[in-house]
Amino acid sequence: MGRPPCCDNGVGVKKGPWTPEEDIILVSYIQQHGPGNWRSVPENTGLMRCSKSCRLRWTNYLRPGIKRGNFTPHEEGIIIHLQALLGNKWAAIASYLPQRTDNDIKNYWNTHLKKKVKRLQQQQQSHPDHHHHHSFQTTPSSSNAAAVATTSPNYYNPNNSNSNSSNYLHNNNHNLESMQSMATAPSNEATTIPKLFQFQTWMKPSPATTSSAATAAAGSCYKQAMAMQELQEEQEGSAAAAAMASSIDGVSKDQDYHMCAVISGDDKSSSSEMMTAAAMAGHGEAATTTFSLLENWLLDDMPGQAAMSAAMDGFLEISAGYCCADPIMF
DNA sequence: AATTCACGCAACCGCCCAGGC
DNA sequence: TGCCTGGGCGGTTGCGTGAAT
Repeated sequence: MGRPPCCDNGVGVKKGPWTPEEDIILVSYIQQHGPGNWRSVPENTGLMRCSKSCRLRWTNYLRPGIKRGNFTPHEEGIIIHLQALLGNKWAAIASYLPQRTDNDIKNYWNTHLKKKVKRLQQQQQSHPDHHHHHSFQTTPSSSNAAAVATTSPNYYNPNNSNSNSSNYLHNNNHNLESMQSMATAPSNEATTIPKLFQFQTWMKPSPATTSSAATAAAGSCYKQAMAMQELQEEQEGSAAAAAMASSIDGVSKDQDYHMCAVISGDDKSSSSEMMTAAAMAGHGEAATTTFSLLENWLLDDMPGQAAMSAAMDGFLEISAGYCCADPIMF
């Protein structure tokens, strides 16, 4: 007989989708205390959630470094390779794709890739001569995996674990590639909480980055993001977008990327990303102001663009003043 | 326009493992 | 050494949404 679920004895434990208010509470708490000791989270926050639910909400949705939205063909290939190699070890597979959660990968496999692989296998059987023309193989050998490891060091480096997302966030070599994929992705991709944590990373003390410089960089980067988006809309060409991305000056490229990643979100993405910004801002009056903006955005159901714009205006003002905020270590 | 169906994703469940006592 | 507990993982479910009829 197994151990009862952790929430069995909980009276009035809430289930179902998380509300923005709950997200705010959870992120605020983790911002102060760090992840871990999940047992204490519901006790100390008053959340009517079981500890496991809090942990899952954090790891699958709220934690920094998560990329959401469509998977790139590159990511698909990696997942297919690794699934063939490792089986359904989603956590292990996720460790090679630090931006993706195991849950996301698992869902994507179950809903997309499994069918795709099956279809390709059927095609392979019916047209054995053509199988090697596919962009990825369905039964890779370890040497295939090694080949991917050689050609895609950013994703396929076994040392690149997602156990510490800040490691990933500080892996600046990855940024250009990420930016390129961002530029070529649909507009609803990659517009999530993680950006705001990237923003927080971007806000780390830098001798070259003053408050006004940060604001200026924000403006300039916003233009770049918009230009890139326009370019993409006009041409739908990854090469052009990649060229645009690579045209950004080298010295500030990484910082610009983080900034762009935050600013260029053009949809009403997850409410929790704004909430996370509030948690990140977490400094007295500024935090209160941010929370106020975010609460409006979260709760009043404003039109996405206008609300995002208003919230971002406030957030940028605040962040400019707190660009040397203490880094939060997760 | 209303209903049905299929799909995607967030969240839950149950089991396992590791560490502390 | 064995038990207890917290945390992690993989499988599964259920709801929301858009497409099809």
